[in-house]
Amino acid sequence: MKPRITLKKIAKEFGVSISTVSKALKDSHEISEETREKIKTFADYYNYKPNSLALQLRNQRTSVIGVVIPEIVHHFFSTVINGIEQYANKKGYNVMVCLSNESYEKEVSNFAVLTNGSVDGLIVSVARETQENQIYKHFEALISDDFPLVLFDRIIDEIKCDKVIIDDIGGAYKATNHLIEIGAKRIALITTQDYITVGSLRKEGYLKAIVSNGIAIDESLIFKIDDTKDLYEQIQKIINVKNPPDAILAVNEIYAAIALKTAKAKGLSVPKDIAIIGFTSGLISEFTYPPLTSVEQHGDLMGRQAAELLINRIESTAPNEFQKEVISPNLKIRESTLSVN
Amino acid sequence: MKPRITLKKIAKEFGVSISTVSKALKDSHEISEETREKIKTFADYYNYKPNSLALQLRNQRTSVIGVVIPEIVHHFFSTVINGIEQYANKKGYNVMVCLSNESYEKEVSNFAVLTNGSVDGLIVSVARETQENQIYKHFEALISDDFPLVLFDRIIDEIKCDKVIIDDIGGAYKATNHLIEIGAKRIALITTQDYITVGSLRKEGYLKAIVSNGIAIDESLIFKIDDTKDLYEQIQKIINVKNPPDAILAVNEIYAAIALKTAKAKGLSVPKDIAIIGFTSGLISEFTYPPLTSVEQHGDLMGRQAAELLINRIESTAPNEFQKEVISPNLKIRESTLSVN
DNA sequence: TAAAGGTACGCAAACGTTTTCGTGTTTATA
DNA sequence: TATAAACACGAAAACGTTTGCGTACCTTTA
Repeated sequence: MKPRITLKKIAKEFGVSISTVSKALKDSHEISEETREKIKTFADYYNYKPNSLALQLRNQRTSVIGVVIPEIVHHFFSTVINGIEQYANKKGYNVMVCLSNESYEKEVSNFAVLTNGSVDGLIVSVARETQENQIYKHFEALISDDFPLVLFDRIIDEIKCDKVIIDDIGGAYKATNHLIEIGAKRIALITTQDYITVGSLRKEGYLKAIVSNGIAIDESLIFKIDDTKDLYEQIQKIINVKNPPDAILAVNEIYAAIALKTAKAKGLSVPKDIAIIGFTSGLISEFTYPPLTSVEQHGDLMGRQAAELLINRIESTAPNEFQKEVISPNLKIRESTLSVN
Repeated sequence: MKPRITLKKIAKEFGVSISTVSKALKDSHEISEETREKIKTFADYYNYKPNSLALQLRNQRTSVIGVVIPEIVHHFFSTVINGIEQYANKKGYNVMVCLSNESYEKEVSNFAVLTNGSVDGLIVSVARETQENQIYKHFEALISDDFPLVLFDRIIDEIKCDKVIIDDIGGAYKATNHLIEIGAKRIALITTQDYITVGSLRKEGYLKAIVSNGIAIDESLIFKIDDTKDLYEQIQKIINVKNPPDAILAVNEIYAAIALKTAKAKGLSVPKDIAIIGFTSGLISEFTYPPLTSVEQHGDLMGRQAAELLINRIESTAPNEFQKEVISPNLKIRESTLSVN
């Protein structure tokens, strides 16, 4: 790469000092019209742009937001990034994306890299392994340094910082209620392992709806998927039984789509024999047959709000109280839950 | 945020010079065992980490790769980012993602921000508007500065730099051939506007297969979708006619899925009445009914290779020749093209 | 004509690091 | 006991920028 042009080089060109050049380029009245003009045309010609590293070092701010997420090949997370990017950009910030790949270690090393001055703040959704181990030292270190931090979706209650979540309980409640309304009696829940916070919250909403409708809780209808093993195999075991459930609430789109596929393969009619709803922010639900009713998560909005909280915190001097934004999901009703009756 | 601990502060604490502290922390033999130890334990206790901005400024390298893509909420692009991130990370680089949102202006401003010293190189897939306008000044500026640049997928022939593409012609050729083999006679092509390079290349592959099988080219079977308008409406016009095609090759997954949905809504049986293939790197194809045969694009690999080319260029001193990596797509055959006969 | 003011610029510090090249003190050697 | 070597550290430059302050020169004013 060709060496970039600097103030120093311009200064040498005209035999003036660096500060003269700097001031000339900023139209300072301290510099004579004549000097100003010749420096500016020269700088323009050589396409001078201030080195942003130098500026960042001097100003002690980078205008960069770090984002650490479990994975990016996932519609929900990419919509969140989209939301973050839109808002951040509008506010003059850039976005640096790092992936933890659900690994604790990688999350820690991402934190280490990003918090060494490269970014002004961090937006994070916690890795699965971290939630499993419940080791939050790297978060605590940030907090004790008052490092601007926003958690979203997969959050940690003990960590005191700004947060953005969807109302998982409410979403699952709505979805389950909808299933009950259309006549479902034996509603299965396909969820994640308990340590995934969103999974257990959705289970809570599911249970709440079951109970408030006077239905007996049937633990044998609650299935906890292990994401590291074969999904099809695990879900087939739920449906390929003598007395399968007549409705399914899945905590994500993939589980729901696999359940749908499995049910059809077994000859069940959806929604007549079995109604299905998935949590999602995806495209899959629209194109399955029948299309899947889903709980919309509004990832874009979540990203926007996370970025807004973070930038407010970065730019505010007075220490505000930590906020927790809760986004209400809504049911997008499609054919997989058309009335069973 | 609390002020971070610096070499200067440690130096003041022990009444030594900054250079002594720096050397002590790097285990220099120049510093006595005793001094070294006390400085190291102190630094450790206060969790000292070198400020990376200062390092970047001094070393004249950031170890950051900039990525500018049209959009992120798109399975193909997120797999590419994933590939870039994996490789870059392994090589000690971080990734800064910027979105052009298909806008020329935003692409230009992204370039401006990123090339002011914040990144060591750029990986880019060109915005639609840029391809439409054919204004490439911002690319030419990079090239004339020998700024490390890799283009992928949507590339520009005139710009001399490293490139990674898939063999769009070959992929479309394979797919079309497959459709012919299973007995299709009237194969429609659903593609993009001509200025999208990948669209026109895929059209080329489609035509090549048609011709080499001795079939007459029927221009009325080639449909160019306008992405800014309603997709369903445009695709319905292709299928809801008296004599619809008996096969469809769509240049992306969404077009294919919509075509499938439309065909079924019309009462056509897939693949018996109409076979469908989509280009893709998505999840949709797996969950449609029937699942869609697709041309796999290997976004991950593409990202990896782009990152590899870029990092090689960043780190090599001698000016190597520009390379063009071509990835061969393969057909993932699913039920939407089971033999028609 | 001396004081006051204005003009147009340079100096130097600051941001935080690394690294080369001194330099003063101690220890070992002849 | 003088000399050389070894030891332990500091000064300063460099990366590129901004900015408060100092200053030399010129012009105005009483």
